[in-house]
Amino acid sequence: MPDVPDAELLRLDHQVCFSLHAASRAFGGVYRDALKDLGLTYPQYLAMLVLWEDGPQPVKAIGERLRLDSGTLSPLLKRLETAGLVRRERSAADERSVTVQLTDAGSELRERALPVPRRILSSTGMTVEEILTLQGLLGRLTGALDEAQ
Amino acid sequence: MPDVPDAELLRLDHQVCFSLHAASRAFGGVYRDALKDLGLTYPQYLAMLVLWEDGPQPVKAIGERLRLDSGTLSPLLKRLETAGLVRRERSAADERSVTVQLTDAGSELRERALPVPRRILSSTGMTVEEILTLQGLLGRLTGALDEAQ
DNA sequence: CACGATTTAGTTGTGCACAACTTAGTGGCG
DNA sequence: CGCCACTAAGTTGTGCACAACTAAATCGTG
Repeated sequence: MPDVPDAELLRLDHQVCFSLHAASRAFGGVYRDALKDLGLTYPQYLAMLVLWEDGPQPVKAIGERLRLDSGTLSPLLKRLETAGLVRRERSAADERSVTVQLTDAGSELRERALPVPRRILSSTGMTVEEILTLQGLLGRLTGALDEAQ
Repeated sequence: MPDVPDAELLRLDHQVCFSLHAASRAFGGVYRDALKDLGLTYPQYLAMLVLWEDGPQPVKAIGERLRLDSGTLSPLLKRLETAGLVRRERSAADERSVTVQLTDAGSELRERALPVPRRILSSTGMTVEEILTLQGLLGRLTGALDEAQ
């Protein structure tokens, strides 16, 4: 991008950063609908996915998986606890750490979540190849951006 | 995606929706840094891009460009007004409408924003082709998702 | 012309994201 | 042992996103 004038880049930037921003929010909207029955928000669903997949783990580990800090996770997990989906308890081994684990209701919710992804994927109108291409690009993008910080 | 079991899809879903969510937030982080000097947040920068490009326009038009509703834009634009970057005034022709226009300070800020996109693009570590591929995929994705609502 | 439907902004309430900070616990090192 | 750096989680404050609602102006149709 050597000899493109700044003003032109400003316009392109508009397109690119806006595309990502808009896509992320559009995705959020579709998930909002799909998850309404489950009583979960999109970020809460992400946290549940991690717990369904990897079982009980400290807040710290969930934060690393989801790239979220305690300022976001603490209240989110507290809401999941209030909803009866998870239990949070201080680790005996390390009292700084709080282990998050699913309740029975939380485990059972997975059954009802199983049809969600298929519904979302069909909403995207994309082929599997496109999804994988997109995912690859996004992964590299996130890596590079985190690196650049 | 016909004969893939639901449980597998749940895992893939984890990857895809998380990728987008994470990329969007990583992008936000890089912009946060780049825009700190300008005193703008990322969404405020998007609004300024629209105003720099298209000039004075009603809140409604900005919302359509950015896919944002008045609940988000009204306070955001009020903050830009407090910062002295825009003026908001009721349209004489249609009193329901509020026209947003740049102040001198708002127009002048564009000069300082010119180097931002180049900095961001270099942070992405992507080629122009990849950026355009990504943008194309994201555009189609957003269109399909909005359609599906 | 009148009145009901629609349109445009704005407000309120909930939840997420993140910076900056606090609190409590852990572990190393002199 | 005692002190200090570090770590995990939580708290506070600001701003964004969006649903649901309100207020006011406009438009269309009888």
